[in-house]
Amino acid sequence: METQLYSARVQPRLKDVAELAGVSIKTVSNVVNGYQFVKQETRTRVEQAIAELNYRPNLTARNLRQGRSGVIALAVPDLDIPYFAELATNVITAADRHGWTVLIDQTQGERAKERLVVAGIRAHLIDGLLFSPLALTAADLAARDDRTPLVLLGERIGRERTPYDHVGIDNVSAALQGTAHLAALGRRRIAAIGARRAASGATARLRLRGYRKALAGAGLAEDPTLVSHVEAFHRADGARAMAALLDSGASPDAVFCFNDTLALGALRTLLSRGVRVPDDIALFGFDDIEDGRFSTPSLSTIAPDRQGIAQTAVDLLAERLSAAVPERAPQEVCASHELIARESTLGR
Amino acid sequence: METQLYSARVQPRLKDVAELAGVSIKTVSNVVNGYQFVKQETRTRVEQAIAELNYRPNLTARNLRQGRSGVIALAVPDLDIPYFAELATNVITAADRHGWTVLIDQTQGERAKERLVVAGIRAHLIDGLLFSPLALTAADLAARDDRTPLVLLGERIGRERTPYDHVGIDNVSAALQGTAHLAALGRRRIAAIGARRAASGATARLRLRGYRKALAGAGLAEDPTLVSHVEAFHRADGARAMAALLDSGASPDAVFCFNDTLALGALRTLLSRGVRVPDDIALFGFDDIEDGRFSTPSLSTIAPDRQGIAQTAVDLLAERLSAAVPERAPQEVCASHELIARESTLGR
DNA sequence: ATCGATGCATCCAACGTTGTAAACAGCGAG
DNA sequence: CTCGCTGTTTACAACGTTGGATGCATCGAT
Repeated sequence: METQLYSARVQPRLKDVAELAGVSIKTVSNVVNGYQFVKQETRTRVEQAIAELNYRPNLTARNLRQGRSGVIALAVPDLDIPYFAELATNVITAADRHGWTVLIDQTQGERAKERLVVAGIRAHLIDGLLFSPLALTAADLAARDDRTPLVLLGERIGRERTPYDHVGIDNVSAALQGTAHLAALGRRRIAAIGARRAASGATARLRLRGYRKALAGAGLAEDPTLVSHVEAFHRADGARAMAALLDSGASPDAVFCFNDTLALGALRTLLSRGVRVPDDIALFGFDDIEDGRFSTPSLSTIAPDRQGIAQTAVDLLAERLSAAVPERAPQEVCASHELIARESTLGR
Repeated sequence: METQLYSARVQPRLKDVAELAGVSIKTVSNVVNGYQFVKQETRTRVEQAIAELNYRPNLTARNLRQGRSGVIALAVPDLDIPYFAELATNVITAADRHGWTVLIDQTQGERAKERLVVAGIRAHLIDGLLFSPLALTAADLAARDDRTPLVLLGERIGRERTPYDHVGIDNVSAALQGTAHLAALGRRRIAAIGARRAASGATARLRLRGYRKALAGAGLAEDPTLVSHVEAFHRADGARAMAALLDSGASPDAVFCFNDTLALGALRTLLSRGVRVPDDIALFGFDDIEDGRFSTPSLSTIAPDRQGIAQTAVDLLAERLSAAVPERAPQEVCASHELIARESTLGR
């Protein structure tokens, strides 16, 4: 219980600066905020006091006063899935342009955690939410009554429009293009890795649909033994699925994987068994993560415009927050994607 | 300027709940915070009111009142470097156990941004900071006068002890082990990829030192043409460096790369030129990122105990924050690491 | 009846900031 | 000398929350 004469306070406040500079607290606030009408001499004095005390505005207090925090949250399944890590990078960059800080929530793709996020665990702490759900249902979303602006990323949830902005890509047509690319190269037994049994997994469903459409379009019969189901979209799942495909005797001559990590896992299995890629089996991925550009063979894939997605999503949030048009109808934005053919389908 | 009779407010407050439940605002607060002495009947009434209004505590106000935010920041160079993405995941998990949310700052490894972070851009908004700097100098760190508890991750900065907790691994001995592993396999012309010319790059410096020690220990002469410099630690840098090494005629029979992405880039170059790995050239990485486990050949590497690092770092912050021992001496923690030999050195 | 515990609810102040409005100084015009 | 203007500074009240002190019942023991 010792009494300290000086610096009993841990952090200096406006009040301390004001006392030292011999002005009112509001004047200091004005200086800090660059208010125009402050006499040059006063300003200098205040600035000196600020420097001397090493004053920093308390952002929490400012946020409370202003009713916003300058923080937005990005909720993704898992940061060490390269696609999401790269997306997060893009979001952080885009948010920076609006002066926002990004707080990241990992949901592990678990419905329970996703419901928490959407219900607003961070209510009042964040100004807006970018959310890329995996397991969330339309009902969960409908039950939401948090008022924080929300922009959904990735697949659409449910059939009906949700009352939220949404940024995604056309999965069906992208998957169709990828599969068609394989068919155009003369492949006839095109397998798919990445179907999901769970009710969740809109992504898998849509890409499967695109795959089927492409088969139909190429006049190829669908062979259910060529469609491999997975638990998750990790490399290990891809490796397992590929092994199962090879062992099943389905003898594919090409594989369309629902994402790049699955494809890289599959590639591992193929190469370690001495299967030549693409000569014996051509391989196609989805996402265009950096690993795929440096694998051997490099991975043909669909490249979604990640930067565009991030920028659009953040801009949509910004619009909602500016509240110029408080009740604008929810937007449905379809970002572009591009087919990138590399060695895993074309050879060298 | 229309007047709304009901719900003119955007967000209900304690006050609104209190009015609806017919109690005082503090009672509602007590219910929300699980205060023991609230009559069951009152509690139920309040809970109903909360549900009816869909009340959520304003975390900003709570933070202001309590003087802490429940948020810690993790500052890393770049999330789409797999090592940092995986580290971030571990940190988020560890922070979760303390009830903290993690806010991520990307510095791009730029000194200017790193100085901002260390100077406390987020002062008052975060309770603590975990920082993995790349370019920061000892002087920058010494100039810091922000009071937010700081734990440094990665390499130590400068020769003298800083007044901050630090969690790292023993880079020199890890690099030594890796290089020694190559020497033990009979390799004689062991190259290194990842040296840095810039003053920054403590990591590179330490790993280079370990590499040299190992050469000396194995009775191998140091050949400067075998040491390749890079701009950054990305796959592309590794690929370029490997190409340069091959073209230079230095003819290595093994390469110790200062991290896994460099190694994967190098692997790409080797395989695309028909060099057999490990038969012609053995390859060794550092970090044990997931890609390396699924490349072909899979990558021998040093696996730092990332989970341990994250947990320790968060726990150190927690100690500082609990302030039981306000001025505990700065801790220097050396996390463990493990050599994992895979196909890129052992073959199949 | 009186008293002290005990359980429960309320009142007040404070956290550090900023928007609003008002006060004040200086100065040129009437 | 007063008025009004411009520029500069200030006082005050909020933002929504919680810790602490205080008040008010109720109840069992005297």
